[in-house]
Amino acid sequence: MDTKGRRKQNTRGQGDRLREEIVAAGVRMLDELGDDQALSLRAVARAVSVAATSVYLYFPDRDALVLAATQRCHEELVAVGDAAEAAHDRQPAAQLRARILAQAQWAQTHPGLYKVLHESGVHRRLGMPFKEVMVERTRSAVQRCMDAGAAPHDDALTVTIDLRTAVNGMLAQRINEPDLPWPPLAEQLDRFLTKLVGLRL
Amino acid sequence: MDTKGRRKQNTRGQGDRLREEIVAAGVRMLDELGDDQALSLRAVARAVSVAATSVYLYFPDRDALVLAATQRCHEELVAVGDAAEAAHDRQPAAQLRARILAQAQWAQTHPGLYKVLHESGVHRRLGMPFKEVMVERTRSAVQRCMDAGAAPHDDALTVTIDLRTAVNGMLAQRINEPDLPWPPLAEQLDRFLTKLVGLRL
DNA sequence: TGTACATCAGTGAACGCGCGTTCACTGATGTAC
DNA sequence: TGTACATCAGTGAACGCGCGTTCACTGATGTAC
Repeated sequence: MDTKGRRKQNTRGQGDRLREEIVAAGVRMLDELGDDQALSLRAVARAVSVAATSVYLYFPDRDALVLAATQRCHEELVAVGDAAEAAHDRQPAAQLRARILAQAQWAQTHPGLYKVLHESGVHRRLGMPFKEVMVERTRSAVQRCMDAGAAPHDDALTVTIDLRTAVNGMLAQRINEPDLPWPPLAEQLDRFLTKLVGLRL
Repeated sequence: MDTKGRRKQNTRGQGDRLREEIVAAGVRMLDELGDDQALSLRAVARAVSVAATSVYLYFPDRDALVLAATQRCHEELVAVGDAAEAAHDRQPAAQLRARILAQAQWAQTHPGLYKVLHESGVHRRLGMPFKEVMVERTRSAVQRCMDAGAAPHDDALTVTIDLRTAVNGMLAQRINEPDLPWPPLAEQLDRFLTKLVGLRL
């Protein structure tokens, strides 16, 4: 990977810069692997041209490293959704659609990270409480659509879960079974929004 | 696991019996692991109380063993769907619903196998051509619903893919994120059937 | 009926590998006096 | 201004482990003569 750097030690206060590089390399490699179990501490160390033991300067063990990388990329995913939503001020339907679409596109750009976030064993082993943020953001977007009359009134959480279910199913399967004759992503997504949420686009 | 047996060698023509035991143990362990990468040839050999090298009597390498186990459990899944469908002769809507429901229940009973079949790296590494059977069975069930007037006419393959997408999304997420407030499975499934297929139940 | 031999089912030791983690260390940089 | 010392960032060797795979083998069972 980036074999160039990592000769000179960071200067006195800058130790955390290595931590940053390690997390970034972790994220990059998780995207390639698509499976947290496959990420090895030694491989990450190699990627940033540092002794394996140096990783222990910032993480107590491999699990902590994996968790930090996972959390980092979850934050990024949330940010992508928020940014997309912000572009459609005061138009709840467009906001919901933009949020979902942006997340879907992020997932297609980072299939491995998507898999790690949604399918990998990290959940069972470490838990990922930060993921609740995602559900809540979507739920409130759905609620705003209902409040504004852009979608029929219903239990927003149930509808959100149905929507998330279908959308995540779509993304996961496009990644895992790319050979199926998939319809264009935006089309399929709009069908879910109209049929499951009742959204008027 | 089953530490008892495997003292006596199988008698002359019965060598393939060990092959059977190996595949069965492989399936059992894949269900526990939920990840084909985590299945080790040595662990399988241990589970059937046999030398690791004995596995090579029936499989050229680890990948072949994994593929055999995966194929075996896919066959089982198809059979479960077919059996459920057979119980509702000449009622296409009930047949489709029964097929999907049975598969969903199988997935809930064998979450690890579901993950291996749908999410694991086997696809990318080895391909799983036998999986097309599953799509085709569902597509034809959907088609029969349309032909019988139990669902509005539409492109059966597109509808099938939407349905599969939502159902698999539901199953995957119930397994991967069990802490969400999931509605009863049959209810959610019926919503998908009515909203996505237009099925009249 | 006896015996040599082929076949079959399975074994045990050994290989080289990458892994997570530990331990005692090194060498540069800032700080107290 | 000089020097002893603490701190910081990072290293290198070593550990024990489980892995996939190879190789030459063993011992029971059937078959040909």
